[in-house]
Amino acid sequence: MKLATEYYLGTDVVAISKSLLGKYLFTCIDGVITGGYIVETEAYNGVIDKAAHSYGNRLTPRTKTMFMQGGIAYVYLCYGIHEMFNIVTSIEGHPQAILIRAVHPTDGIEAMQVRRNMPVVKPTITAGPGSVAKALGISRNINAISLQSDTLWLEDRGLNFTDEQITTGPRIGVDYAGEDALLPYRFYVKGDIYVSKPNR
DNA sequence: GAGATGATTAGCT
DNA sequence: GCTAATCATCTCC
Repeated sequence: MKLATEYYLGTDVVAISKSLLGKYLFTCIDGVITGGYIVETEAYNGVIDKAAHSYGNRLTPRTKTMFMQGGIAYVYLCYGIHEMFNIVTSIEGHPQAILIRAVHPTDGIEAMQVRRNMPVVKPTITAGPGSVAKALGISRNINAISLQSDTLWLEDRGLNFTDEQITTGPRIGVDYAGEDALLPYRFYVKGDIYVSKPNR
């Protein structure tokens, strides 16, 4: 059921980002399984993408995870508050990653409510990258973990979206990246209530 | 060792 | 719509 390692080794991170829509993402943290299917992603394309941490082959203790072989998690802290969960793709030495911006929850919703301190389920429970990580219990201590592990994995359950259901557009929150901020590297499922930003 | 800053969110106006 | 919250990481001394 888990997606094979080969799935993550492709070098076209943009194509993989699109194909991730409808794939199921699960975590098992503290013995509780939580997850759902992915409805929003963004591609970060290696050394030539000004919006990516790895732009210009920048290799630091933080970004070295992106340079590893695909099929692992890249988790980091942003704005001092929010953890972000990414999927690393491509072969070793090619720093590509896909930011998971929104998930449509299917399993362990009560556990997510506890983690999010949200007594009533609202779409914002897993809308936005910081929210997804918190709801699924993802933190920096699982940075670089394998997606074949029993803590964090993806599944293909046969859910697929057509091109008519998928919208492509520029990424969110990367205005500092100049012209690269305009690249159509964001993909989301049209009309899904768990998608974070503009949704039409 | 110090200073600047961000792949954001929630809450208030 | 606007802004505070909050700290690991990176960049220069």
